[in-house]
Amino acid sequence: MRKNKKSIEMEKCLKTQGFRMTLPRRVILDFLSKTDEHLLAKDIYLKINKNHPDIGLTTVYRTLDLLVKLSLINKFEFGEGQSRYELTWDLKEHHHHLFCLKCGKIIDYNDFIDDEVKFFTKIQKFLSKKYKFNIQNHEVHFYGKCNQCHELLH
Amino acid sequence: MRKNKKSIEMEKCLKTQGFRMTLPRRVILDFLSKTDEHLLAKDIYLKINKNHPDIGLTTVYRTLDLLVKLSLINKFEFGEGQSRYELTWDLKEHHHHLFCLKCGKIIDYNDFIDDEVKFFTKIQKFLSKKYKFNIQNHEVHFYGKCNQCHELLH
DNA sequence: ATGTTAATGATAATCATTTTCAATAAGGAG
DNA sequence: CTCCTTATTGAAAATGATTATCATTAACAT
Ligand SMILES: [Mn+2]
Ligand SMILES: [Mn+2]
Ligand SMILES: [Zn+2]
Ligand SMILES: [Zn+2]
Repeated sequence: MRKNKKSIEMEKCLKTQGFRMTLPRRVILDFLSKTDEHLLAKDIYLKINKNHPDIGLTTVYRTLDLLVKLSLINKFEFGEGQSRYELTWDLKEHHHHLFCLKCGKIIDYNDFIDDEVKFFTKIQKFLSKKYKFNIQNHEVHFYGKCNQCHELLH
Repeated sequence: MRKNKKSIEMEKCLKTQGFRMTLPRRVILDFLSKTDEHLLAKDIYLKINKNHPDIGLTTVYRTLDLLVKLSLINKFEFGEGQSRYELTWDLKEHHHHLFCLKCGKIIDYNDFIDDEVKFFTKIQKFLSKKYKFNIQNHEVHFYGKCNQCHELLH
């Protein structure tokens, strides 16, 4: 198992917060640090299972929960009835999602990011005050059909 | 069971699409038309169950699915592991949500609606073209702590 | 009033996620 | 390096929301 810069950073984060660095955690961190997909717990379990058949699905869930708590990964739902996880890059900035209702394809975007940041900063400030609401984060999802799926309907 | 204007409209929509107008559907439509909360299937089932103990949870789910398909109600998820439903008002315009991560309180807002509509129209147009994506709708969720829950942390 | 068939409700099945608990191993103390 | 404490793991069972089955019922067109 080779570790890259990102997974080493994440390991450090775990250790400094007092968590033990175990083999399953190392494997999961390493795997996550090398993909930019939005994966299901089961996806991660199956991929890892080839080289590490001893790591159980339960542990994958537990590790994902932990990483979410440490803000190292994000957890999303797109109405599929199961959660998807994605690395919280410091490389890849904050971004939003396009979700294809037909095939489940997910597109990240952060175009308009200047406009958008300005807009959301403004609106968050306004909403916080008006509704006395302490806003921690936001999600923007666009739903529709991707190129391929749209063409398929002749 | 007294019906109001909104539930009569919805009944008409069902009938014109060729669906039968049954007692359970009438009861569920009537109930939904009189609340502005974001309810779980179980919530609806339990409320209705007092006056109509013969209407089953299965039927509630089936009716909600149907109403979503007809765009009479919206289905949302806020990361709770279950879906919430809300009437699609023509009275209440398109709006977005604040969700309290502590107590689950949901706040609707449609302030900034002019700015926001303009902004989302623009961004949707851009994204559609750039990613060749046929956008049907969008959701914006702000997550954080409501007034009460924020104060509770001393 | 009658027949066709969509809709219902009780029950069982699914499926993602969580809990339990005995066995293991990380990492600090000596 | 060895020992000890206890966080972590994995197998299995439990949970909880949603869906599928299927025999029975009732909407509504004729
Ligand atoms: Mn993403
Ligand atoms: Mn709402
Ligand atoms: Zn697609
Ligand atoms: Zn709250």
